[in-house]
Amino acid sequence: MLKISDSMKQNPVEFNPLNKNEVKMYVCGPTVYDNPHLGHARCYITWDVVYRYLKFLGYNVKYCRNITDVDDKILNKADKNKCKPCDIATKYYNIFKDSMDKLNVLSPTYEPKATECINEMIELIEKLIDNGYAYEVQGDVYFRVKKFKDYGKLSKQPLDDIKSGARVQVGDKKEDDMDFALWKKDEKHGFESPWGVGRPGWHIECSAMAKKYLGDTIDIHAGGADLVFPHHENEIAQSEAANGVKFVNYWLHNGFVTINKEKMSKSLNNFISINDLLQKYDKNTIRLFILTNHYRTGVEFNDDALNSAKNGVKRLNNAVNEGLNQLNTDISSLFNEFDIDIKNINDLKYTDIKEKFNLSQLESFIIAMDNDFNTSKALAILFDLASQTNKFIELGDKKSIKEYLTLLIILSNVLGLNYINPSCDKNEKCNKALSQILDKIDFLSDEEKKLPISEIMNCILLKRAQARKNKDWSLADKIRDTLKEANITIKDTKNGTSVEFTPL
RNA sequence: GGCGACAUGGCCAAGUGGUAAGGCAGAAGCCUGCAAAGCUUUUAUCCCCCAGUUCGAAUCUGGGUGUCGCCUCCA
Repeated sequence: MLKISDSMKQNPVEFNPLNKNEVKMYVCGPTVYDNPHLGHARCYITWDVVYRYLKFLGYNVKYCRNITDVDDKILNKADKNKCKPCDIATKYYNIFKDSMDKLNVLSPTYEPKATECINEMIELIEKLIDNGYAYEVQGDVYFRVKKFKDYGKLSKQPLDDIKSGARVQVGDKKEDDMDFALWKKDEKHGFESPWGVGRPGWHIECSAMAKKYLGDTIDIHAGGADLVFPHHENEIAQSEAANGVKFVNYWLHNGFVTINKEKMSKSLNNFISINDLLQKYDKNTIRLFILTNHYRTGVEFNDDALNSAKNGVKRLNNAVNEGLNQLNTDISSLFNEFDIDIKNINDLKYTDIKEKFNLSQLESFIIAMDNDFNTSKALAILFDLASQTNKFIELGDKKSIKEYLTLLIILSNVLGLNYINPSCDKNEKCNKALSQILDKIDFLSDEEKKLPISEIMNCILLKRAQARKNKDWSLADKIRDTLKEANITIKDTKNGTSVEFTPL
C-alpha cells in the first residue's frame, strides 16, 4: 500500500487515486529563461521517479508538466537582447529538454506551453469575474483573496500574518494588498483579451493547464517547496473558486539543493548548470547523489558527495558488466530469456515480473518505495542485488546470476538508472575513443593501425595476451595503461580478460 | 515578527516506540605476475543537549542550542 506525504497533512497518508487504475499528476515545470541547474535536476528527477514508480505499480499515469514561456524574466531578457520573447523561450526550452534527456528523465504525457493555453486562462478568469472572485481594474484583473475562505490552508499561514509581512507589494489599483494578478495589462507583449491586450499572471497558468489536461480535480500536484507560497496557495484559490470542487488530493513538495548551506538559485547566482555538471559526472552519478536523500529533505551539493556517488555507480556498473561478461551475453538477450523486450522496459509492471523473479529483494523494493518513495532504502536493495550477483559470479552459478542481474537492471530502471552495454567491440563510442589515442600507441605496427578500428581492438588484446604468456609484464602493463587513457579498462579475471569502456 | 523543516559514525544517508539499512572513505585476509574488480571480516554501547512519558525512545512530550527554508521571482 503506497503511502505518501501530503504537504496539507501532518503524516504520510494512504494514496487512493480518484479512479482506481489511473493517476492524474501535475508538476510545475520550469520558466524557460535561463540554463537549468542542479536544483531543477533534483526536482524533475524526483518526480520522474514518482512517475516511473506509479507506472511500475500498474497505474495509467497522466503526467502533465508545463512550460512557462510567458513571464517577466523572459520578456526582460528578450528586450535586453533585442529579440522576440519566443526566441528566448524556444532557446531555453530546447536546452531544458536536452538536459532532461541527458539525465534520463522521461517525457511527461503532456507538456503544454503557457502560450498555447491563453484561451483556457481567459475562460478561467472570466469565470472568476462572473462569480465575484475576481475584478478588473484598468486592464488588470485581480483575485479577491479575502473572499476565498480557505486561503492559506496549504502554507498554513493565517491571512493576517501574511498581510503584516514586511515584503508584500502594495499596489494602488488593488482592492486589497493581498490580492494577486490574474491578468496584467501589457500592450507590448500581450495577447487579446476581454480586458484589452495583456498577459496572464503566473499562477493562473498552472490552474488553466491542469484543468485543460487533467480536469477539475487531480490526484497529485507536485513541485519545489518554494512554490508552496504563494504559487500553490494561489492555484488552489483560483481553481477551487472557479470549479467549485477540490483541486488537488495530494500535494507533494521536494526540498532544495543547497550549496555552502544556501539554497541554489538563480537569484543568489550560486547555481551549477546541468550541462556543466554533466561535464564532470555522468547521469547515473547525479541520480544516485539525488536519490540517496529523501525527496523532501535538502541536499547539500559538494564534490565529495558527488564523488562518493560516482564510486557507488561504479560498483553497480561493475556488477552488471561482470555478470554480462560471465554470461557472455548482453542486456537485450538476457531480457529475452525472461520473455521481456528491452524496448518496453519503461512499461514493465510489478505484476508482470513478480511471477518471474521469486527474490525477496523485489518485495523489499516495493515496501521501500511504498513508504513515501524511500529511494534511499530502494538503492540499498539495488546494492544488495549487485552484491548477490557478484557472489554468484564467484560461484559460477549462471542461473542465479541471470535472475539477480536482470532484477537489478529492472529495478534500477524504476529509479531511472541505466546501464550501457559494456561490450567494447559493439560500442561505437569505445572505438571512437580508441581511434583518438591511436597515434600514442607504439606497440602496433603501421599496418596494424590501418586495420578497421573494430579489428584493432582485437589485435591489441591478442598482443597483450601474447605478452602475458611470455611474461613480458612491462608490455602488458603498457597496453593496459595506454588504453586507460581512453577510459578503456582492461581487467584480468580468472575467467579471462575483460574490457570495459566508461564514457563520460 | 509569522509559518515550516532539520540535527544519526571520518563523509553522505535510511530509520517515526523494541534495541542503529545502505553508499563512500579506512583496516585485515583471500584471489592476482602486478593492477583493477570481487569475496570474507572489520569501523556508532549509541543517534545535538537537558528533563519527562514508557517495561522499553534516535524514534513520543516539554524546554534549550544550532542550521536551513518560506513569507518577493524561484524547482
